[in-house]
Amino acid sequence: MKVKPKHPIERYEARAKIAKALGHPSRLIMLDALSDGELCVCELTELVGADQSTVSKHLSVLKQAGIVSDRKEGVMTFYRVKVGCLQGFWQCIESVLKENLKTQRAAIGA
Amino acid sequence: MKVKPKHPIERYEARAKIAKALGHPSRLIMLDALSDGELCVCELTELVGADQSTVSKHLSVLKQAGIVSDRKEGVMTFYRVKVGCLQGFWQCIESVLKENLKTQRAAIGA
DNA sequence: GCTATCTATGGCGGTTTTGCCATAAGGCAA
DNA sequence: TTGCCTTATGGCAAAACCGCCATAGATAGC
Repeated sequence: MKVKPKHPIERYEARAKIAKALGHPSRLIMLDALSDGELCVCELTELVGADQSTVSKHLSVLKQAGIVSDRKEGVMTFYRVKVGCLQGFWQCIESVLKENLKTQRAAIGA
Repeated sequence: MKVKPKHPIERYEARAKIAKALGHPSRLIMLDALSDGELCVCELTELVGADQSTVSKHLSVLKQAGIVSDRKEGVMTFYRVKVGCLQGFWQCIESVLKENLKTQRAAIGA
């Protein structure tokens, strides 16, 4: 029997866009910090230790994916996490990492 | 107070590698199909409609991330999902997409 | 042996991402 | 106004990603 995609391709493209936005260490560091509450760009810049323009672009990626939202207050811009499911995301990722560790250990032992 | 990453950078890099592996439509299509059980490369190639070498490389990415494992049987190689948390991952992604739709609608309405 | 099938790998262009620099835009204070 | 601070954007080069072609390796069957 022929195997076919369960959903239209556009659905997978939309999903991939979200996952791709989560696929960079600096963006994950920022999201982790933002889980405790909103932070301004200056704080996030110091957090990841990259150029301010780089951080701003990373935030733009997260915003375009709908993962964070921003709020201007005077000169500063505060970003906050917009979705509540990231906890589940972390757990999923961590469970993969844990499984990988187990596999590596088994490979060494064998 | 200075904000600092909650975990060592390597941790975020490992996490990002997983997320990045999930950041391509073809790979998501394959993972979705593989949730029903293992499939050979030839079936997955037909599924995504790309070159066989392209599919093989996509599978290599998923395998290196520890998301799938493979099993050789004669000439064929069967891939299967290695982790059980992907369902939670889908739900997280879908909740982001749903939230984005809401935001877009609100933007149009306003 | 030879041939056909299935899969993995190398290579090559084209596209996308990434990070920094420079700079522009906007707000606050003196 | 001038100056300072914060953020966003454009540009550029380096790197990574992606897709196909060609091909090599391995196995099954003749």
